[in-house]
Amino acid sequence: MKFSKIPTATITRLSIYSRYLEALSQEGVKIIASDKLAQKCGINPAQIRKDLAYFGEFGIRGVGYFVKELLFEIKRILGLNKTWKMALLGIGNLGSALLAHQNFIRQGYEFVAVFDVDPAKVGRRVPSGQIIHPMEELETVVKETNVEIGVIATPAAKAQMAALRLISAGVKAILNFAPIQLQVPEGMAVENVDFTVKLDNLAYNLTMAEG
Amino acid sequence: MKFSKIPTATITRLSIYSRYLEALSQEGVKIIASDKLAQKCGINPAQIRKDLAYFGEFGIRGVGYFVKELLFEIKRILGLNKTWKMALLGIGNLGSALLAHQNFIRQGYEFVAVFDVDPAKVGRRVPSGQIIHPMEELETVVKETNVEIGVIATPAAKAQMAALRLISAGVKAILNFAPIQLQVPEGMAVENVDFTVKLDNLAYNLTMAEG
DNA sequence: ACTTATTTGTGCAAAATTCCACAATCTAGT
DNA sequence: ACTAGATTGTGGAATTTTGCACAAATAAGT
Repeated sequence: MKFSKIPTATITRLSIYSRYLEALSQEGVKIIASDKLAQKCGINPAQIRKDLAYFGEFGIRGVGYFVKELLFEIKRILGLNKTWKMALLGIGNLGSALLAHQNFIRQGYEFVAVFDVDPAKVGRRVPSGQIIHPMEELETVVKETNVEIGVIATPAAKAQMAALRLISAGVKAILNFAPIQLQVPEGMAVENVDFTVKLDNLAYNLTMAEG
Repeated sequence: MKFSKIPTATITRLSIYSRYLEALSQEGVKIIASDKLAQKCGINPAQIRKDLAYFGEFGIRGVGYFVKELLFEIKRILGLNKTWKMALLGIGNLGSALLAHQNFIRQGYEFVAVFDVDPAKVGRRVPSGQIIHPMEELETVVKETNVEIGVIATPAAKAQMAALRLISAGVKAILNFAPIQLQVPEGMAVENVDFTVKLDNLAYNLTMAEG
């Protein structure tokens, strides 16, 4: 298949496939067919094959896909064949939860630096070992530690400022947990994790269902 | 405009609009044009107008939209003119963070019951006041307190079981924080909050950008 | 070797979504 | 009343995304 712009939805699905393949791999499953994988992921099987077709031919007709091989390829495609260095901004409840989750995060991501504005927190060590830096040090520390992804877990009111600092420090990707649309220059990759929006979707669905 | 199936994306955007309208309302802004709102939300202005057109005519040509009025209408559309009762399953780091966030959640959502499997946690009171129930009591408590939305903040391995319990208790909507695709019967509304998938998207973007 | 049972990869049509462009409508100024 | 300037609401084109349906390819049994 020729080069074409790859849908974001495809990348999102690849990530979901990789999750299942990882599970299958650990269960010792050697081979999986698109139908089976599709069923597990709640996705159309043709969709899976088409998603993969953007990047090459990874299956064997009449057989299916070798789980480990496909997992390896998808990880390579997603760029997970390296460890991404992240900075965490905002060590509140959510930030702490993310740090605690760190061990559970699938291989490939690591918080190398953490920041907060609160002088009471600055200088303390979080349970996972990192020392909390003041925001003022962001640019220096980010550059020193080669942070590639910034994670914003500040209150909404501080999020835009946090984003600006990350940007001026040269970070090109931001994972934003604050319930606000960040204003960023062209070329920045921003992903929002926004459960209030998801809740609103549920509320709408329930409202419609009941009339 | 006639009745037609409303895109999920439209509902998601309505939620985002409502967030800005709330901010504008608090700033005392009376009137907003779709162009301005679009710019703030990073969305095409025609898209906003079309989204709204699914539900009626809320603006005044040559003028724009009355902020408070439009906010009210969107909230009504989304079903936020009531308080939704939620149950939280899993009082770990993430669950605790969600409870702590509770005061910050936009009006309309409330955790009326919380659950955990850990006997050491059961019976204790969380900072926001709720007593942690054992999972066994889920069905009873959910029915007693009229829970409408279940929030799963358990480890991935326990999430499917948690979902099943919620379903059998009659809950029709689930907000799932576990990194797993829940298998649920037709008619259930499930929304996933999945930051590992978002991270993978960022990793892919960065990988592509650098070649 | 041939046949049957699978399952992938993909051309193409269908469906969904986005967005342009403009008529319709409103305000304000003269 | 009329004109100028602004902004909504929307038909429809353009684009994107999905998924059917089938040829191509593989394995296994006879």
